[in-house]
This record gives sequence, structure tokens and C-alpha cells, in this order.
Amino acid sequence: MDKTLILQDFLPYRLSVLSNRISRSIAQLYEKQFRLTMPEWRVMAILGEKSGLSAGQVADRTAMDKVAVSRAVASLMAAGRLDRKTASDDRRRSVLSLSKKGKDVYAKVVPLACDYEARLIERLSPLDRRNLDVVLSKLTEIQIKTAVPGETTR
Amino acid sequence: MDKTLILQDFLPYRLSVLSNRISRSIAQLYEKQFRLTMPEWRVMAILGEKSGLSAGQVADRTAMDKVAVSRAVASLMAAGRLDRKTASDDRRRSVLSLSKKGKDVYAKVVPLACDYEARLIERLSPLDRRNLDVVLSKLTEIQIKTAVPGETTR
DNA sequence: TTAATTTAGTTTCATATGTAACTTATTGCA
DNA sequence: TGCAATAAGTTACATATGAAACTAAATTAA
Repeated sequence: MDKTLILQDFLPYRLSVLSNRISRSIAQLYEKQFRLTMPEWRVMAILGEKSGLSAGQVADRTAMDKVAVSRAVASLMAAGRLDRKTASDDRRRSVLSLSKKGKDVYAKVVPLACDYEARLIERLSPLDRRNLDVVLSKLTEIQIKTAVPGETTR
Repeated sequence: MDKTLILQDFLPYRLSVLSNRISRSIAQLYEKQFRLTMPEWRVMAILGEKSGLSAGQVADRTAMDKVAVSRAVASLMAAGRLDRKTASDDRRRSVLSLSKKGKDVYAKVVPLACDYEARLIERLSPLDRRNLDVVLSKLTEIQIKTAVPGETTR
């Protein structure tokens, strides 16, 4: 046998395991209690940050694909958590924002999410946190440039 | 509105986006060319590292759930890429290893994966690499307790 | 022993997700 | 203008995934 891959040391694998575990933990904070799926929460989070985006803009900013956004928007609309208007200058485009009900949910979920993140990083030293931030940014930057042609850059 | 969450700065979100992008890029290296799904590749990778594991041991080591392992093993068997025996001391347990054909595939995929990782981290300074390694290890060790309201601990 | 319990692994079923095809609106350009 | 090409979003279809039920084997306890 020529070469062996040590999965436990393989960066993409380590990242994937860590990220999936964290995502699942956070999802637990809102899925049951607020009947929110992860894509729904992402859409709400981005609209809570900046209102009036179109579905496409939401997709760009959340790294979701447009079908996922479309579905999340549909279910959020059905739950009365979003307002949707048609853009006056382009009738294909929607203009999305959190409804009153949506804002109430948002205001309840944000502290849970922030609290989780705080408890995650409080065990890292300030230097570790800084290093994490720097390295994540660099990798994200690299990753974008490394994107294979034919892959959806989203 | 009291509090706003900046998604772009939120650690779990950043990790998730980065990890998904990397995973998809790597999957592209083997999915089409070798007709391998990601769970199948994980099973092969762990068996290439250590032969003779049971399905349960594969699940533990790869952070996959047992259903995913069962399905990946079934399809790898169908493709003739695994050998499966029954453990002599416990006839419920299987003893899995890469077949000749499986080893051939493994030997071809490993360099592609290693090469991808190398290209990813070659753009980080040695210090950044070290920092990444340290911080990933620390984060992976941290286990956050998420008390879900209305649920009792078993 | 043998009946109850636990464990390894598989199957079933309901849901989630991605790709491609589609619909409608806009734009580019002859 | 008017017609082809493009863009925003949705729908359809096929596949992936996870939870729970299930099967068979091993273990425990009576």
C-alpha cells in the first residue's frame, strides 16, 4: 500500500465533523421550540440584519441555493413570518422582510444563538479567538478562489 | 428591535459555509470519476486506514450514523469494493475490509484528496497552520450543553 | 435452561435537498 | 417594434437522509 490518509488529521474532514456538530446543536435551540428549519432560520437571520432583500440576494448572502431560499420563503410566508412585496422596478423580483410575527420570533432566537456562540468561544483564549478569526477568513478567501469551474459559487 | 445578529461574523455560520464549500469541492474530485458518494468515500477512507472494523466501529470513527454506514457498505459491497465477513466471536458483527478493487480505488483517490488539502493549506503560513490545528482541536473538544426546554435528560 | 434485555445491523417511511425544467418578466439588439 | 437571450423564482422529479421500527444474535437474570 503506497499512501494512507489519516482521516482524523485531514483538515476537510475535521472541519466537516466540527461544523456539523455545531450546526446540529444550534438547530436544536430553535427547531422544536419555534418550528423553524435551518434554512428558514438563515433566511430570517439575514432579513433581520437587512430588510427588503430579494430572494436572490438572500441566496447570495446566505450561501444557500435559490431553490432552498424559495422553499424557506414559501413556508415562512405560510407561517405569517414574512412580508413579501413585488419590486416596483422589476416585477420578477420580490422584496422580503420580517413581519411583526417574524420579528417576534427573531428577537427570541437571536439571544439563544448568540449565547451558544458565546459559550463556545469563551473557552478559547483571546489569542485563540483572534487566530480562529484570521484563519477562517483566510481559508474562506482561498476557498472561493479554488472553486472548480462548473460548481455553483453560492 | 433590540439585538441584531451579524450572520457573516457568526462563528457557526462561517464554519458551516466554509466546510460545505470544501466538502463539495472534494466530493467533485471523486463523485463522478469514481462513482463514489461522500459517505461511501468516508467508509473507504477509514477502512483504508484500518482494516477489519465492524460497521459500528466505522460509524464511531467517522462520525456517521449507523444507517448511513449501513447504506454505504451495502452499495460498496454491490460495487465489489468491500469484503465482508462475519465476526467469529459475534455473528451479529461484520468484519469489513477493502477488496482488491476497493484498494485500487482508494489508491487513486487518496492522492487527489491529499493534493486538495495541500493546495488549501499551502497558502497559510506555518504559524497559521499551527494555529488552525490548535483551535480546531480545542473547539472539537468543547461540548456545549444545550438545554432544550421541555425535555428531560435521560 | 429460558425468558427478558440489550446490541449490531437493516428496512421502512417521511422529509429534505439538488438538478433540471419550467414560467414569467426584463433586456439586448436587429 | 419584435424576437432571441437572459434573469428571478417556482415546480417536478429523483435521490439523500434521519428517526423509528424491525430482525437476529448475544447477554443477563431468574
